[in-house]
Amino acid sequence: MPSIIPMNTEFSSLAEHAYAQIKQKIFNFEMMPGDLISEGNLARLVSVSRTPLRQALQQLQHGGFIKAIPKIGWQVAPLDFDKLDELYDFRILIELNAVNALCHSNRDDQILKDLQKMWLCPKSKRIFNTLDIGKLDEQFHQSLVKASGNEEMLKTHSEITERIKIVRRLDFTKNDRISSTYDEHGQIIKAIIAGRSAEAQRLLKAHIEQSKIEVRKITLGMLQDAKKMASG
Amino acid sequence: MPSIIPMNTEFSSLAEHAYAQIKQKIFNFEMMPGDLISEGNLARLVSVSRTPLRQALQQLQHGGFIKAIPKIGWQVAPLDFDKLDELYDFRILIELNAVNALCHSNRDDQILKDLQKMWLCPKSKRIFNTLDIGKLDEQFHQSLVKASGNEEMLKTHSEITERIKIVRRLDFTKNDRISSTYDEHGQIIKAIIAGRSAEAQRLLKAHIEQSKIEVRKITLGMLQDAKKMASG
DNA sequence: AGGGTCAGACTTGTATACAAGCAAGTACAC
DNA sequence: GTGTACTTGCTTGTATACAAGTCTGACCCT
Repeated sequence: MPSIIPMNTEFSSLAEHAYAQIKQKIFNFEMMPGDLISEGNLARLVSVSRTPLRQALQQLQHGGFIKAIPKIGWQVAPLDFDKLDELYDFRILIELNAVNALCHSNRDDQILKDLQKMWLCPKSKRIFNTLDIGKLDEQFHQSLVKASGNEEMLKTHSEITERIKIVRRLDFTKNDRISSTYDEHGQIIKAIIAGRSAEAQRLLKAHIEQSKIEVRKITLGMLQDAKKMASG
Repeated sequence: MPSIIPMNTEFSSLAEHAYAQIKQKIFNFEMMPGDLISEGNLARLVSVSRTPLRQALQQLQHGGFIKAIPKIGWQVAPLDFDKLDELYDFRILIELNAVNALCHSNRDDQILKDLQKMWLCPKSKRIFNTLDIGKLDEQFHQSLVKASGNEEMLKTHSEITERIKIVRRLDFTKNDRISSTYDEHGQIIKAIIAGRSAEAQRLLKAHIEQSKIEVRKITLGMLQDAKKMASG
């Protein structure tokens, strides 16, 4: 049953289209962690046939968003806080390495200057929009890894970030978290530019650990609320 | 065209079967880096239809073994020494972290004892078979990461190892490399058990960097030779 | 002889038909 | 009432038909 509705031309293949659409549904909590779903239903839901759908499902599975249960069906990956801890630790490892590399290289990098302009701005220019700040925070951390120059690490780091994102968004709902994010990012950049590797690493680690702790506080109730917010 | 030859019952699905078979062909240099191949031909070659084949190809692509060239076909990933360097650096990062964690945890772990038994054995009991020593070396490094307890890091580390393997095998053809592998592994374990983290890390890093350097010496000619050896 | 155009033999992307297996619910026997 | 076997519908796994795009090479026109 091919879609009559013209599909989003942003995607070159139906598989990509399906991938994006399903991920969206997971992120919007239209599909809740633990939900079971069959290929047939999902194919109808995103208006593609099973062939490109399965391609998308495979990608999603490798990204850790869904799990295949052989001969049974597919399941939206359940929330697993221990796994999230592992992902956070992995992320810390990669970012600390990146910061260390940055501190010991020439620190005139354009990327550093951009970060400085962004995060060491006057308090009056700070952004307090929940969605925007989430993206900017991601960009900050990704930039550090990117500047370290190892594409493989960057790729893994991006995958980790993407996987953590589902719950992490719930962390930027309070203004004080946003303020402290600005403060902490600023301090980290200052330390990097000054070449103080140990200090930069200590600050960065504390910064990410904080996020890790916040995520632990997330409850199923918050997911329900987020679902309502997304759909309403 | 379903296969008449009974397939290897080790695999539960034709997709897995195809995956293993193609990887084998890449490892045996039956398919050389840079080779272009179409789905149709490959499907005939491994005796499955295009559906499970494409599933296998996707997996292989994510593992970095092949590349999709849109609307054109598939290509066996060309040898890219810069990429290999990156992979080695990533591997070093993960293993150093693991060693550090091990040194600061209780070091009565059974894994450590097994490693000790394996690598600190009398010289008379050492194994000099090229294939075996490659596997054992892999196990050594994997065990370290496994003992650190982070499954996500372990998964990534395994993927990296698998990707490096193609060229790394060519490194164990000389007996002196095998001897020094024994020596170096032994020293590393001693340092870990003694809790000397800095020393263990230094030794491990040097050990892996050595492998990295050796890989740089690999030439296309060696691949040709390896191909002959595998097929003959 | 040289250049342009068209045909055909490829390629991948997609939809779908069919087979095989599992699970749940029902009806029947005890 | 309880246990067991069967049926029915749904699931994934696989093969294949078809659509759409691309490259190549030959042939014709100039």
